Amino acid sequence: MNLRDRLEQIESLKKKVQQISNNRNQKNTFSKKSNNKSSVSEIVPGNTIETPHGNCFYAERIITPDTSFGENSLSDIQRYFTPGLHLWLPQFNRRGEEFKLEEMLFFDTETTGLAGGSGTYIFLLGLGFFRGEEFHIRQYFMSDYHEEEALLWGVNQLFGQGFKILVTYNGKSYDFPLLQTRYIMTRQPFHLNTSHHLDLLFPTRRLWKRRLQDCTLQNIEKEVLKIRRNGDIPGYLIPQVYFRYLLDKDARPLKPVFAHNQQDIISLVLLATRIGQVLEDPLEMVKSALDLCSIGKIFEGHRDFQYSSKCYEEALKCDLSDEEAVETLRLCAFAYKKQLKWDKAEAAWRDIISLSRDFSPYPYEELAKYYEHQKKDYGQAESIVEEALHRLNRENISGSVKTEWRKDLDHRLARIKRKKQREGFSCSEG
DNA sequence: TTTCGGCCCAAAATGGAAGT
DNA sequence: ACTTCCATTTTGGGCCGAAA
Repeated sequence: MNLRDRLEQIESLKKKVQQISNNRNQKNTFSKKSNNKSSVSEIVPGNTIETPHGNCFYAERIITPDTSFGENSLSDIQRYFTPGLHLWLPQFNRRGEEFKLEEMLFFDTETTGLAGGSGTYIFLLGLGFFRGEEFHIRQYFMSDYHEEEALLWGVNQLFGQGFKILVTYNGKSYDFPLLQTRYIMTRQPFHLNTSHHLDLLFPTRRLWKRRLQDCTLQNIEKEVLKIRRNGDIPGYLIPQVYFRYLLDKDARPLKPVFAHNQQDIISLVLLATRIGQVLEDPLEMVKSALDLCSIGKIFEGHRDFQYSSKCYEEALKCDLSDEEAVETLRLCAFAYKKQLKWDKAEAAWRDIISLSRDFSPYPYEELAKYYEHQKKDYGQAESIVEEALHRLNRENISGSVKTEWRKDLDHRLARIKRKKQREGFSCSEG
């Protein structure tokens, strides 16, 4: 989109907002409550602090950590966060670092758009942190563009308090770079000095993407954390609500925006807890076969093939469709092969052959490699490749793939036959 | 001893998805 | 729309055993 298009878009947005505002005013002339406008401090409890750049308002909510949300309470994080954390932050264990709960900072913003770059402002900056027996949610709010410097100055006071881990959802790509940009644009120092940034989006994807089609925080809340939002405002409406506030200064429609941001922060805590829980004891905690496969893959990435094969075995105990079972067996066989557990791998490959609806050369090739290179049983290698070729010829497979597969299998068969023949010679000679 | 083919792992390219 | 990061796929190099 070029600059002209963009300016036109902004112009038309302005008109729309003006229209909405006019409609409201018209309606309000018929209503007695008409001119009741609320300021932000009236709709959410909080404080105003003085800064060198003017006043800065923040809302504050304090929750006792044993308040429960869905299946967990905030204090559960103490027990579950640390184990399994090294899987995402490898430095954690290597350095032997231990983190205190109070050194974690949960962070989420509401902004004037998704575009990023220097034109997007953070108008609501929510932070969650533990202090003694309390969990604080503090939301810094900017009620007009000129208050940005004050907001950033105020937030810096909190940032300077020695937090070590920043916890976000997609914050690595969105919130954090945006925040940095705002400090640059206002020429202020940036006092947040967390040595680690844990972006929960990525562990979340790896753990649940197989089972859930999308990993938006909302969907994860619903499907994993089992929490329901009441009267939540969808994210895409948030900038519009703020733009209207800038014009009419009625803070009441912002109330759900503050609530949305609070809930996001609470969800960060709960999600970090849940991630810790499922990684600590997947075999007990996790009942879904797809999720167990996901966890197996995570341990595979850390070269723990013994544990990953345990996850896959557990998954195979679940009620699976043939296709799902084949996929799981495939993963499982790979883990066995890595452990040199050839007997188990062989059994898994054979199970794949008997369960598969459609032909795939994969299990045959694996078996052939095993017979040729491990067992040195060329006769068995030969017959498995011949079986594959036989099935390939019978089944209905599109041309280009079929010829590709046949080429590979023929090549393999020819080599095995050569080896077998030579072996025969040396036997008869010896 | 050298060369070649097969296998596996690591680095590099590609694609997709999340935030308001 | 925009950016960034990670996962997946593809490509290339090294290692090993077999053959000359």
